[in-house]
Amino acid sequence: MQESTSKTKYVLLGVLSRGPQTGYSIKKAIEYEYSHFWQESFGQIYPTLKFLVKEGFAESTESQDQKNGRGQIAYQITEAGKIELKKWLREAPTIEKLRYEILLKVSFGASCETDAVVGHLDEFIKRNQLLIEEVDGFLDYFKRINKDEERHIDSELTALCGKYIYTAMRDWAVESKRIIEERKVEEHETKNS
Amino acid sequence: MQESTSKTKYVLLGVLSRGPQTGYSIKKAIEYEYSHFWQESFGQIYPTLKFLVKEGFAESTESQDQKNGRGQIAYQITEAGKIELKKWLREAPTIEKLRYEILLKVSFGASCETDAVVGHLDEFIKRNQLLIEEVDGFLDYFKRINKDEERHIDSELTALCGKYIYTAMRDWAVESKRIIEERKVEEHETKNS
DNA sequence: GCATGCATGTAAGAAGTTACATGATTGT
DNA sequence: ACAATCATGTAACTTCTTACATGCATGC
Repeated sequence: MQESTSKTKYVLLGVLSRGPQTGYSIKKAIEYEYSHFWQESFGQIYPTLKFLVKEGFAESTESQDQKNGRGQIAYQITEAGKIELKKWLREAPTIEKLRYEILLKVSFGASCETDAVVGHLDEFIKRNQLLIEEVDGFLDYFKRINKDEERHIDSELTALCGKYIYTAMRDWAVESKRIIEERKVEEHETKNS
Repeated sequence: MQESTSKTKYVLLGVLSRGPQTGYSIKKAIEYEYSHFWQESFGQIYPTLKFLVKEGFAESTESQDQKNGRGQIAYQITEAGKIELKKWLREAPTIEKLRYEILLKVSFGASCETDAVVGHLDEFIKRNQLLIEEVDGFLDYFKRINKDEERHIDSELTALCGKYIYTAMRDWAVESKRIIEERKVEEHETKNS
């Protein structure tokens, strides 16, 4: 894990930098705040937490005294952990490798019925529309609480990213659908002329 | 590979559905047309091509007689391969799991200097701007040739996807930068009052 | 009594990247 | 002479997901 390219380590440090958490609550936090743009599984989280302790980037406190279920292990970031996180934050982010399966299906669409592709696009548009509305709800909420309490900038920026990306995907799908249906008409006209 | 979730198999079938190709030229084709939204390495391509032949989805033709380098192996899709591809195209695409590292860095930005984060955003804006211009070039080209030859709809849709996504990312970064710098000023004012 | 949520963890495997080996041809 | 391009392939490795095991508490 020394020279790995995995970011799990830094994501955990980032979440822990806001306050102590258990492995379980870290998972929930990532799901809640980042799920659309980042994901981590327990299979990654628990071993990485142990690694962080081993390297001195975090400390663990076991406690059996709570009401719910078995004993839990709370982790908190150390000074060394904060330095390690800061070091990573200063480095230029790597260029992301995106994979849009729907783009492939639309692109290879000539090999199946137009209706199937259009159906996928319709579903895609619907899904992105829902996500946009969901994110708008968040953004409204942030706008309201920002007046009183301190701003939750990190969550706001994540939600904003969602808004832009989902809108882009929706609009792309709408225009793609238009282009595909336009071609269908063109082909029909060619046949009948 | 029977019940795998890997899409490599279908991507290769999709590319082969347009005409016979060698493993090498398939790689080039994917790089050229999809690189921003899909990628495959030789380590995936060559074994999968052999698998496709084994399953009867493709046929291979070896030839030693060409000028360049060692003998090459041309693959072409079979009827069974076309059916397999069509079957996949009809299925609903899986929901993509996106990972934006820059979002994490921006989100955890409170743990390092504001300038570092702003610098990342500036780089990101610049890069997306260049990509938008690149994609615009493609789209112009398509617009021109569409009048004469038959439309290259698949490439057009991919380029369009690029245009929307890169624009969204650029605009998100611009607004994020604004929000971050706004907060910096707010904090300054709080200190001085 | 049973599902769900809280909570930690491991093992197996799938998926994907990187580095390497080989080798001919073409252009500088 | 050397770098680049064409061309095929494998092995090692990293990364990540999935499935499983365990077990208490709470609500239906």
